[in-house]
Amino acid sequence: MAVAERLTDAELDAALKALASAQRREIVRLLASADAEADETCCAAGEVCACRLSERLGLAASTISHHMAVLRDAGLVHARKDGTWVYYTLDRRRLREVADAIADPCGQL
Amino acid sequence: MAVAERLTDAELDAALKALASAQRREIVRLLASADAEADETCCAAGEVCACRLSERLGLAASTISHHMAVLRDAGLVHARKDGTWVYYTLDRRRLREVADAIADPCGQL
DNA sequence: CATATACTTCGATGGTCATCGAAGTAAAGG
DNA sequence: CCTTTACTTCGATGACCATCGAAGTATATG
Repeated sequence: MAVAERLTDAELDAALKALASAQRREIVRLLASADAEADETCCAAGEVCACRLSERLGLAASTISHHMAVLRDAGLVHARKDGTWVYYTLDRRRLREVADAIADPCGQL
Repeated sequence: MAVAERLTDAELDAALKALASAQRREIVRLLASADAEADETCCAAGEVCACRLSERLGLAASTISHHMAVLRDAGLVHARKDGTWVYYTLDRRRLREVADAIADPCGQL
């Protein structure tokens, strides 16, 4: 395994707080499954637009916007703006760094 | 890698909520480092008693008791009672299952 | 320009959480 | 038995969080 980046304690804290929510984990799951195939209607492979997340989770657009800001601030997702749309992608490397920190608490957790 | 146990969504939720706290992560870290060597004063290898945690974190005994209940309910630690003392140990397997769930969001997260 | 769409920011509300001290339980020892 | 020690449970308090609708911003388009 390659040498992984070490997360700071603040980064780890933000990531775990972000993932400690069923709604945000559902968002991460949607982004992860979008990774495999392009969305037939609007998105490139690995990308999901905010309106689709809103529709899938049954939450108000403003609520989704809040959740995406939390995930973005935690470095777990990245946003790309194109016109009026915003497309989100999962940062799998960051996700793995968080997993590594949990599996090896002495080193990092 | 051996086939890991799959966590239920509720188990994962409890574990991530438990780890989304700097105080509880500090507790996990202390348990993990106790794993290596026996505590010179009172504890067997891998075990830490509640009073020591209280002292290390500077929190009231009742607060530690609360945090340990959260970690125990999440399956991340186990308690062994001996007389008036309670000794805690880390469940590294559960910790790894949580890490695996994060690293592979499609499968589990 | 006027309007529509996609998203963000703001303010309010209700819910959950961390913490404490006080009171309760339980085990060990004089 | 009474006391001490270690821990848990309870009730209160203040802090933070999720959610909404309303208002704001920005971009595309008639």
